[in-house]
Amino acid sequence: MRLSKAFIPTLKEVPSDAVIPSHILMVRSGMVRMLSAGIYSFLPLGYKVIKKISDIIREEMDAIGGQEFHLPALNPKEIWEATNRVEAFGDTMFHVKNREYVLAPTHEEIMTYHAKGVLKSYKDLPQIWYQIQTKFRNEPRPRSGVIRGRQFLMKDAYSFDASLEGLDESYELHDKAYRKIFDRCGLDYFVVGASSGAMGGSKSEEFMVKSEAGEDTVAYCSSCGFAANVEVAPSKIERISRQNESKEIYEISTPNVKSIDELCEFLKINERETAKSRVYIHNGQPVLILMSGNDEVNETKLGSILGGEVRPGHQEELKEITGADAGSIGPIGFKHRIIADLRLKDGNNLFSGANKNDYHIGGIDLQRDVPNLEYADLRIVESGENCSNCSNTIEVFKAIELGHIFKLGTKYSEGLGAMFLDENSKENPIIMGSYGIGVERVLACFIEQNNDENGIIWKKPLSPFDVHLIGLNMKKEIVVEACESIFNELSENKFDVIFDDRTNVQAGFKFSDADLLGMPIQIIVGERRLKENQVELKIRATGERINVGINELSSKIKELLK
RNA sequence: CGGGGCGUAGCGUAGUCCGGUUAUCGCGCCUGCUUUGGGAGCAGGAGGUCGCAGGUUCGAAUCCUGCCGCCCCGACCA
Repeated sequence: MRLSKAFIPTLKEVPSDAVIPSHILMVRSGMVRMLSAGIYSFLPLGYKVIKKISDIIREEMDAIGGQEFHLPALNPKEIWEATNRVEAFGDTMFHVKNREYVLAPTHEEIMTYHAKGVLKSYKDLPQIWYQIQTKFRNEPRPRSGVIRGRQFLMKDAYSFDASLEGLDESYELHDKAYRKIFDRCGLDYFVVGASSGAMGGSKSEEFMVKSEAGEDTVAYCSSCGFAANVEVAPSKIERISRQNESKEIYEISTPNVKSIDELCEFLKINERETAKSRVYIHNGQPVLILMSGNDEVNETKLGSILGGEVRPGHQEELKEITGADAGSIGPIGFKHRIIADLRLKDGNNLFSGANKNDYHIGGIDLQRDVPNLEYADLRIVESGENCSNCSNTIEVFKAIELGHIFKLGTKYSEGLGAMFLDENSKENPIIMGSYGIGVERVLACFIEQNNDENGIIWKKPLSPFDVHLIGLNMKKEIVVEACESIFNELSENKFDVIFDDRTNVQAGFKFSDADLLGMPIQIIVGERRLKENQVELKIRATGERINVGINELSSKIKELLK
């Protein structure tokens, strides 16, 4: 491809509405343009990468026996009502105004519809069906460029099995295929396992990539691979130490001391000597939660321990319940249920609020002074503490979900009546699995992980071109001739070359564009080197420059692109 | 949906508080000449419903009302 004829509108300046690196670079490199919030057009360069990702996905899906479908995005609403998902999706589903159609946000229903009455016998199973197509979701807040859009490309696959064992096998196949796909794409990812509970099946795994732009926060241990959403990640932190002697309880005047930090400063004590109080309302009843120092309450953990409805108490409620405002609340004299985080287990000589504004209490012994105290793991896990699985250090960071595999069970087959006959002529609902990959997210995540201040840094598998050929001064006959012959030779050797043959652009401009577009190898053709029958190779990733004789170019490039 | 910010040429922006010549600047674009290994120089030129609608005023990018769009934080997220 000649750059002089290509539609690759690069931008020198950062577009005002892009914030994260992948979004900025995708726009600057001319891969995408926004049409409306969360709706992007893929320009030729961007679409080229999308096709490469899709091809990798296709190859790996086909390798596990997947069969590709092409399904309508426009669906009769009726089908979605059969599984009650029009209501479940609510405003997230796009509705067509002048006919009873919806725009498909995913395709469980449609695949199941096609399975119904056709996959009739256990002999017809298993099946793996997939598609790579556009989905529509009316996201309330699209963000981060292509990462959360109202219209996006998704590979979704569905497995159909006759038994739970069969489902396990299909699931394992996808698990392996997904690892191959993300490995081949060159992504640094990790897998978060979770038990999805309700739906008959149990297991589910999310394939994630660390990123500041992520919408989930996860705890990850690089030494054992343990990963969990921070909402459920167990805390295995060392308990505070119990001192030999418990002091008596005593009240301290602490004017204007509210936060734990202020308390520590005021009393010249360590944060581990304090117990922070948080009041929650559980099914209408107050519950006091005690945390060590500044540890944060994990409300998801709290919710699953308590069950029912849990919310933080309002300011006015706190005063009414405890007699004090937030900042002066404590366990001594609190008349309702109290649960302390495990880190505080059996602690003594602790400081906490006195349930009287501007007063704290010291010398608290949880064993002695707080009868009926319950303990639970309630902390939000923090970076640097021990992994609950292997005791090495855990890291907490934000991450983007790239793919999700899970065992669906029979929800959709039952809803739509997709039944098969087993060996005993007994009718059963087909057991399904569902497996998704956000195709644009693969692209965005790759760029998030592979860029520098100058632009994108492609690796061979996803790179839109293998080589960026730069003719420095295209008004010099010698440069033009050399470039043309290199371009031809590389093309004949099946390298995909983008050739900057522009005559009206300065050298510096070409270099910057090449770095921005980020092909793995740049071939720089200038008069200087040509006189010695050489050209310069620049490795985008390292910035390394190598002078190579023109006759050994192809073999050198072959070697570098391995 | 709550909070914050923004909307001026293809892109990035000044001007808006405090209304007043022909709406600022840079990049990009067009023409010519020069230049050619890290985003060139000179000269000339094209390009605008100042988001939209209504209002106030002799006069509105600027003030008022309503609407639309975009970004960020939060809520939400199969």
